[in-house]
Amino acid sequence: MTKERKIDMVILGLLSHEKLSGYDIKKRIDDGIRFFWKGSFGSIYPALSHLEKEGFIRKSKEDSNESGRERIAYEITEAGRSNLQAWLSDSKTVNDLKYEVLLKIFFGGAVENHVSLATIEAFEKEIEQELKMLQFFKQNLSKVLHERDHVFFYLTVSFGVETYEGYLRWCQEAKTMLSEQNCE
Amino acid sequence: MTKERKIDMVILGLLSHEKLSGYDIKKRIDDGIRFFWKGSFGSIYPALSHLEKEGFIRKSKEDSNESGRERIAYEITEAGRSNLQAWLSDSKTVNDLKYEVLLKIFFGGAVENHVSLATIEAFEKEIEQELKMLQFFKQNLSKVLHERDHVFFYLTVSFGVETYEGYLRWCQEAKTMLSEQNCE
DNA sequence: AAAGACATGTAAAACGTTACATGATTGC
DNA sequence: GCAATCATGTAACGTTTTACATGTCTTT
Repeated sequence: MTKERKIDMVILGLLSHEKLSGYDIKKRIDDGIRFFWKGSFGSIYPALSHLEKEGFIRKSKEDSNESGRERIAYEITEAGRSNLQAWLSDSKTVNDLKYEVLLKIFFGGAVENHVSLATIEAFEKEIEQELKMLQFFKQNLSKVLHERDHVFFYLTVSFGVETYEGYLRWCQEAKTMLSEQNCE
Repeated sequence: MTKERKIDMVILGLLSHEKLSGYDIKKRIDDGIRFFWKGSFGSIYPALSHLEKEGFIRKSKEDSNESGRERIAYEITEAGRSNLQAWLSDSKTVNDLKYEVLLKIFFGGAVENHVSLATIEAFEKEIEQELKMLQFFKQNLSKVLHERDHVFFYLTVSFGVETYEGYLRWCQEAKTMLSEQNCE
């Protein structure tokens, strides 16, 4: 269909549930999907402009300026929904992962082991924090799975929990191997 | 130190082990670290040029044109090694993950469940393939852990195995949830 | 003879982040 | 009154991918 910039699909996906402003979209991304996707204002606002030009979204009138505060909410059009569905119907996915932490471990031969151990420990701490939040979300969502939309949110959170727990197991293994090696 | 482009660090890291040409570097990336980092010729060759200008690498003379086939091998300099070590010594890591598959699941509410199921199954098949290879690598590497450098390679492969196994467990859960929901 | 691997490099395009610029409203 | 949050948007910058351009060598 279109050039299929991914941020476009994120916006279309979010708008398929509710009317949102650019600012709202940024928050939805940060709060809900930040562990597997990111987006900045610098990409969101231009995307909204051209999605509107292409007819996939439109400005919603209703919630206009009661207050003097500027706010432009968008809603998805039928064409936009078709576009979203076409993208969803292609089962091929590109998953682009950049783990700087693995890069640093991979090249750990160039430094002493305690340097790599510090890198692992910093990673571990970060993951422990995030995992707590994901587990909290997961527990809350597991109570409301009768609502169809919640199932999809639950599954992405569950993915996060599964991989983050794997990260932590790996951290244990890596710490053990690198500290044992020190003693030999 | 420098602007610290990540591809620079990848190149420096690879050259810290052995002399390599741009073409070799591309292969090392594709063969060894592709599941957590990528790099194209279009980024490698320009990076080699400026790394040389900055004095972090130099052209190695020895293996010059015995054959008519052009080949420029680079080796790391002391300055380059310091630069690499400085980067490794910063334990903060930026891990940038983009899972299009999760995006498609997250927005699955806009399509019928069989569409999302197909996406999961395609992902699962891909992961199963890659996991086999990772497990093969891991087994071979586990026999040569007495060599220090192998430990770091082993750990990155082990990370891959851990996360890929997690992906497959998640695929099972997701398939079950989405197909049960169909029957209600 | 052809295909595929080896080998280097450039140019255009796409994409995204960061920082900047601006201003209103809300809560303490 | 001040800080935080709400809110939109642009411009500069940097990075990376893709495609192109070119040519050699090895294996079948």
